[in-house]
Amino acid sequence: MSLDDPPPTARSTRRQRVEEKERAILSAARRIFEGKGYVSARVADVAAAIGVAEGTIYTYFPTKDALVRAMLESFWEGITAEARAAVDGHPDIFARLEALAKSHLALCIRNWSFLELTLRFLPGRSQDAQTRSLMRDYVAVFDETFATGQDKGELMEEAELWVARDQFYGALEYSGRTLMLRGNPDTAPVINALISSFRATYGAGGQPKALEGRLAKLEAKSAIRVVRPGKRAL
Amino acid sequence: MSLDDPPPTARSTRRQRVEEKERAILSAARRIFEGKGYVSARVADVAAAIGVAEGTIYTYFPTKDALVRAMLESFWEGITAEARAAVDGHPDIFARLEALAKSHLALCIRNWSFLELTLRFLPGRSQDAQTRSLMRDYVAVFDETFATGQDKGELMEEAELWVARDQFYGALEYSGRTLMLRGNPDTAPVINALISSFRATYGAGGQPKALEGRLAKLEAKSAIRVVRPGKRAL
Amino acid sequence: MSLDDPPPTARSTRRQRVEEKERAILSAARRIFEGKGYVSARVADVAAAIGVAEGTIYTYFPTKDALVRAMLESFWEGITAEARAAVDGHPDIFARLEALAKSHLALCIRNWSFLELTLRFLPGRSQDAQTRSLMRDYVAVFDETFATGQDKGELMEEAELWVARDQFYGALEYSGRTLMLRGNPDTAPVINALISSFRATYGAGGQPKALEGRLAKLEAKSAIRVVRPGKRAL
Amino acid sequence: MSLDDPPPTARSTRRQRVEEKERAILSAARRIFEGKGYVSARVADVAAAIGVAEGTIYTYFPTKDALVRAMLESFWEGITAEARAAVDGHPDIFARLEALAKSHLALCIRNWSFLELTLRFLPGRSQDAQTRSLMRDYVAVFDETFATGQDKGELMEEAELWVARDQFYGALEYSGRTLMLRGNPDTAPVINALISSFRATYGAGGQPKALEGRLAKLEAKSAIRVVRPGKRAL
DNA sequence: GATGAATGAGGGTTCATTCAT
DNA sequence: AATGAATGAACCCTCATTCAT
Repeated sequence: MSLDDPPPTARSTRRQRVEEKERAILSAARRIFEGKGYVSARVADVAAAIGVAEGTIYTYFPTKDALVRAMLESFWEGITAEARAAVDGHPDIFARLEALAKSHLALCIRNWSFLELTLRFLPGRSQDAQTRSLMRDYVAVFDETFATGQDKGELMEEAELWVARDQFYGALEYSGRTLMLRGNPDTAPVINALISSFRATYGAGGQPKALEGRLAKLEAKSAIRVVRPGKRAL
Repeated sequence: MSLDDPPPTARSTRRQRVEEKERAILSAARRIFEGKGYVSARVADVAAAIGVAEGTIYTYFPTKDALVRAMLESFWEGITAEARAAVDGHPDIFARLEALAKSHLALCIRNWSFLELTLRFLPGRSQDAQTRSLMRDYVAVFDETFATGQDKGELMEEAELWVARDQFYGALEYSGRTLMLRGNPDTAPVINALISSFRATYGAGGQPKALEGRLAKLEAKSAIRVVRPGKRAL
Repeated sequence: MSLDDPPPTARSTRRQRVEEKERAILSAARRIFEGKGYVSARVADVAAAIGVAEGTIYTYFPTKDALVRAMLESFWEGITAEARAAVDGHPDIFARLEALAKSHLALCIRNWSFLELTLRFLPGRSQDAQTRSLMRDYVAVFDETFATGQDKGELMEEAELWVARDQFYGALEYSGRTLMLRGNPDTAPVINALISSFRATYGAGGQPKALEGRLAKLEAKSAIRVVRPGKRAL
Repeated sequence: MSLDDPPPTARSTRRQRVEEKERAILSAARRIFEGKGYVSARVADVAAAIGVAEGTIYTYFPTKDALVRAMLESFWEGITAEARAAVDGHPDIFARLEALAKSHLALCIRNWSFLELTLRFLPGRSQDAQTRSLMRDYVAVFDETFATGQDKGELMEEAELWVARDQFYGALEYSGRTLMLRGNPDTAPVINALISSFRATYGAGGQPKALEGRLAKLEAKSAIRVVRPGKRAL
């Protein structure tokens, strides 16, 4: 952006320091904001957490809002890459979906408060578009997975993709919330149920015996018990 | 100092006016809070919206927080009743689930910002329990529907209820969000996909031909087109 | 004050009821204000304490301020009468002073928070004059006692009354505060010390020559005049 | 990030300015609070008095309450030191008491409204302990003076210290109030009367037999114990 | 670049007082 | 005379942001 580039070494050193501090701020901010939420977390808290003055934060991010946005951006970009890596290298669509589901539930469990932060931060703001597009990019991984499956003839051609994707993603997200609130780290029942459901519903070429066979295996694997939740189920 | 039953008319007049004003406040509050979110909405806004003094609000609700809680409570109680009414009188489980799904999606579309408000209001508060229990009561309708289906032998006995319920509820909620954001009021594809999926997955007594027959009907009915969403799908 | 007097019986009944309620308010107010202080005590508290509406208080007292003033007035008038009764009928000055001291300390112990209330209420108000004059009336009992003693030749003629009175009253008040804070109800040591001190210092003809010599020097030095304070003495 | 000792000048400059401003706030607060009392005085008044923004006050003191406490603390610590200095270097107990009396009356006259502020601020607060302990420290100077006199044999051994101290301190305080209200700056009569009184009452070996006889009677009656209060005496 | 003191607009809440019923 | 809902001015405190050093 500037024509006269400074000596590369000095420059990269400086740039490195700057980037390192930026990461430090971002990381501190994440801890603080997760814990308290956007409104309650103060810029001063973030500064204190890494031992710099309040004003220093403003050297790196013009506003509190921008700081949160940067956090969210790096987060969603990170998990998008993660999700993309998760689906890679799996032979068929259901293996890919299973990998995606695993990745997402693990994510929910590890980053629940961060996901919540995004949802809370979003509303009531005019520039939601930016943040929302981050989420869209993430969800796009799901779309692409479905689309690829359809292209390869692994999924029914008749299905409307967005309906299937919403069903899949929504089920995962809410299940993740429930697992989180219960403190239950066992994601297998959720994943198995979901995959088997999608296989039965959207799998190309009929469900009959193949499905039953697979179901039997799954049932053996995850030892599904008949559990009837009471009112405390959530 | 007063008899047990003072003149009913006079008394009920005053009481009526009080209750009416309480409703007016609640309703104005809902409008304001939906629009701006909890933090940005000022108590003064609510007061101004119905042309009373700021202090008047505090005659009815001790704090801003209590006002929001009262709103949420009446809202969730209302929709819980609605959902319960929706499932009533349907012959089989899938009809009941369909009714529930319809009811919920309609609800999402009508009250999206209110649902969001609940989610946003929840986190970071100690007394979430109260609000969360409202949501639990609502979700319990879903639980009960599944449980009834299982009791009647309409659903597989092996299924874990909470997994199925989360899958169902989560899919609905997210689909509702998507419909809302798209401004798309056509809930049929979502509902059909979901019900057919649950029939295939959790329906007692196998899926084979019956499922295919049902799918054929659905396809005819909702004229599923093959749509491949691009990045802008959300 | 009005020319056409209503029927005496009805009138006195009504007046009685009014006076009774006034007393009830005053008494409730005293409890409330003692406990919380002028600022923290709310008019609504007083009303609630006797089960009337807030507005009712204003039928009897035009302002919160007036209510407190009325309380203080009745209190100080009461204790002034009490003090006057205490000194009555005692043969000599020191017996009277002792009775006064006893009365005052008992008063401090019984009504400490009320005395505090007066002190706290006083400052920063323009119409202190009224309240202050109530205290003056009370202190005047002390003045009169000293003056009588001097008139009767029981006290040194050379003493300046207000100096002695302040010494006596101040010692009592502070001792009362100390007793109160300690929760110590034994007033005897304080009273004995004080009376013996005054006997030694102001008793006519009692002091040895050494003391008289010193006093003479002091008198020369500070040119003590014999001043008898009237009601305006404070 | 910083060496242990940064350039003293630069650092002390900033620190000096901060301390200076703290003093400025304290001093302005004193003026404002004296004039209006704790409740009527607004934080904004204090800020305006020294031409800073309201928020600036909160950089130095976390709450209005803390501001007043800091004021009171510095005040009482100051006068305690003053009183201690006043009694120093006087040969005998009565000279020391006279010095103390002079110091205290001068103080009352100079700082009357401040003393009142303390009294008014005290009640109805849970953390009175802190403020009260400041007053105790001041009164302790009186205690120590009496105790020293007793140790040196200048005061009667039989006297209970706290009784004498209360008598002395209370007399002074109330006399100070009177002088203040009258606008009378002549403290000599008060001091002379008080010292002569204490000499006559508590001076060791000075009293004639008559007085001793009376004292003996009193002692028998109230069983005076020799109690030497420590710092916790109040 | 870093600092941290200063800013000041803004909002929730209180409560004495009024007045229509 | 009693009621109690309504009023609205007042005030403490927060905290993102600025800027002189």
